[in-house]
Amino acid sequence: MPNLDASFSAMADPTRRAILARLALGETTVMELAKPFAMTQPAVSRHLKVLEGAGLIMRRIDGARRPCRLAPSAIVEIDQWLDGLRQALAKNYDRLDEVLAGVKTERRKARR
Amino acid sequence: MPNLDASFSAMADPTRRAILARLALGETTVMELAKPFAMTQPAVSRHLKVLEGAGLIMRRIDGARRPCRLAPSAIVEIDQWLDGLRQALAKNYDRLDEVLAGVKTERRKARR
DNA sequence: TTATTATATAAACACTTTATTATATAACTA
DNA sequence: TAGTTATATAATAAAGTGTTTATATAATAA
Repeated sequence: MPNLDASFSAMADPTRRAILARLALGETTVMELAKPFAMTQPAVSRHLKVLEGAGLIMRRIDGARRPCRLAPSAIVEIDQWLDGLRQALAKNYDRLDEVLAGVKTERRKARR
Repeated sequence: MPNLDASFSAMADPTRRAILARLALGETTVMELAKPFAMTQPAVSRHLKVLEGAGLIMRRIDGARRPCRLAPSAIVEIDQWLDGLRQALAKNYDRLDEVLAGVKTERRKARR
């Protein structure tokens, strides 16, 4: 489990999530990513560095441009980690059903 | 999209992920959650507050204890948000396949 | 070559987060 | 009732984050 810290905290920032959402539409450059935000280009470059460090995006070199696109690895890791919680929640629901069933039985007993 | 900020940044801390992993085994008290950590009880209480604020855990009252358990809502939200990225990645893979297929075709053309 | 474009890096600063110690409160126990 | 246990809150210090401005570098255009 390499960088769950990095992946989750990269996702914790709304600007970075917006960048990821934009990249979900396809590869694009830093300047184009920066456009929608009320923020300077260096700020966006830093966010991209965070996303790259977390393994959420990759960059290639195209002349003076560094087009970015989504990378799968970090998302796969996050998914895998969340699986444990999902399963636990599913089990807890089952147990809750059991408890509710038990309560009914108890009531019936008490009423008898 | 209510508190993705809160959910993701709650998950970004390794202590908090360890607490969630412990809670995946079942409900437990603050003191028992605190035991495995080289950290004071108030520090753990604060982490629990963060997790509760993010909707990742719930607490009930049992005398002087406040047993905690996993809550489903935040995890569902995170999952839903990640779905967009998962789908985009799947599409990108498809496109990559197309590109690779295209390259082969090009080569064949060029060689012709 | 010079000017411009695309991007990165560094210094500085405000703001937030995480931890600690000290203390408060409510619930048990003797 | 007094002492102990379980937990929360407040003040505070240390570390981390996000932003800006200023500047650097490499690629492109004129």
